Amino acid sequence: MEAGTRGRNRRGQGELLRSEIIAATLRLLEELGDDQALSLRAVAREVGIAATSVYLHFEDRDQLVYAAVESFHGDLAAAVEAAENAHDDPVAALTARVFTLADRLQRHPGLFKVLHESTLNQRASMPFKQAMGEGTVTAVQRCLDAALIPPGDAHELALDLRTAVHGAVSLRVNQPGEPREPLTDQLTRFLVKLLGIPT
Amino acid sequence: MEAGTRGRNRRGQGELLRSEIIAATLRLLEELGDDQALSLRAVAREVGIAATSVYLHFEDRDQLVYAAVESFHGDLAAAVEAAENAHDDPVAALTARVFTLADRLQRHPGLFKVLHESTLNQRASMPFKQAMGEGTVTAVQRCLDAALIPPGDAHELALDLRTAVHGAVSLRVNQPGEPREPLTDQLTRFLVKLLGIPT
DNA sequence: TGTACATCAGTGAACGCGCGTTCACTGATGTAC
DNA sequence: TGTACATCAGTGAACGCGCGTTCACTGATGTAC
Repeated sequence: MEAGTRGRNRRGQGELLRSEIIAATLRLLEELGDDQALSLRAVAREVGIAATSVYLHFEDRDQLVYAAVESFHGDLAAAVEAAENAHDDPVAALTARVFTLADRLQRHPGLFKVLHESTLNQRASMPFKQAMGEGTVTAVQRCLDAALIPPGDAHELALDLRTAVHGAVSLRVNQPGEPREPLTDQLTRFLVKLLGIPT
Repeated sequence: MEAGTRGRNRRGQGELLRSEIIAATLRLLEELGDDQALSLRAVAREVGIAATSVYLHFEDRDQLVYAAVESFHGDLAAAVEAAENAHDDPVAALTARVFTLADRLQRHPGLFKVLHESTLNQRASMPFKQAMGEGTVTAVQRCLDAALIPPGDAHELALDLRTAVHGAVSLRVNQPGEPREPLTDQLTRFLVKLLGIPT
């Protein structure tokens, strides 16, 4: 309804609003931790525009949520890849990968829930998530190739590792009250016990 | 609004409606996988009563959801305890415990989400969940006492096991489309690698 | 045995609210002449 | 340099909907006398 204090963008700069809307959506999703609870009208309020203005850039509420989640995942993937590439040693690279991913997710509990636990998973396929899983398999395979960990199947080892890491983040995100050891302590044990990384 | 085909209960049998409402709530929560998405009016429709009749037995929508979740958790805990008690050998008992818990949760994906991943966790404390965690610690301790697994800290071992199991169920529940090996295969690896159970 | 009545089990209308989406619109700004 | 006009960026009213909750109520049934 009533517009906020925000002025109109200059001609040709209409796309600026799009990123403002995405940013506001991410803030609200982080707060809510649930894509179904997000309302398009709340996003408009957060940005300071009329609810109908959202339709200038997104077909409907679902497309908006999807675009926001995809954007978050893109940042995440970039951070993980950068952390991994900062190390030559395969074990160090894999460790950096896992630590960075888990840490970033733990720092964005609401978005973690939207990305991995919301009903969006049932309602839309999110193909961009697949690359993240494959990256872990590759990282594990490099450790195997360099004989830095005991022989095994890269897919199975990566699956078990990802499963345990997912569980660690999920428990922390969903029961934030519980006292916990630092996340990396537990992740280190998983790397040692599940992959056989030497201590 | 309009009542269903369901007749009124006899005098003194008013509590029967309470359990019908709980059962309907559990059916809907299982479908929705999200406590916030459940509406009191949908529950009334499912039972075939007026929406206002729910207030005869529950203070408000939140109390209804809480009661339903507590009921589900009670059944779960009973099943897990029964499975565990069916074995004398501590390792067999622990294995039965973990398999039963994971299997039941996997078979009720919607209720798993409500119990462990919904915002209900933030809005209400669910003290009954604590006993389940303590049961696992005890089961692990028994294995340690009998020297059936390598020495270690029961709390830490139980935490890591629970974390990994939670991750396994969560991934399956949230990505039901993915092809997966049988759950018990993965759980067996976790028991072997995280606790050192001999193969 | 009959009947008045209290109680129990449940109803239905109504309230105000926030929602997603549609529609016709407004007014500033850049551009063609 | 001035001006008509197309386009762009965004608005505001309105729609129908389902929601949680409140309120006063109904009518069958068991019980006291």
